[in-house]
Amino acid sequence: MSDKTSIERILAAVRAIPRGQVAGYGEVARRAGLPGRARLAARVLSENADPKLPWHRVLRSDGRIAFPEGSRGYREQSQRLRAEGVSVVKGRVRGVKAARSVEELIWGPED
DNA sequence: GTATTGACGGCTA
DNA sequence: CTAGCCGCCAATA
Repeated sequence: MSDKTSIERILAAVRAIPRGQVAGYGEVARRAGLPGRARLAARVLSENADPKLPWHRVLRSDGRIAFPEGSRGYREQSQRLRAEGVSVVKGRVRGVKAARSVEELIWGPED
């Protein structure tokens, strides 16, 4: 079993995502100090039961919803995102694509 | 012990 | 734009 600290870090990284903002699984894992653990982040979210956790702000690096179109989670996530002012079309987020790196999230896609 | 799977990611064609 | 391929880690069969 993975150390709970890793789980905690991932959850913390997810909670750190500002409202109306999104991030990729790999990005979350990276911020949690666990580079390359994108799948772990996904697993954590799949197992999480915290209603206070903004899991809906986590998508794929492509800015796409991780669930298949038409799925329960798919609708749930897209709806929640829209509720935050995020434009979601065909399971894809428009405008607020997931930042590839923390620098890009802070400084923006400049340079 | 190996094989398979998954809320992944990046590169190449 | 999509499709294919490979690398990645952890859980499960």
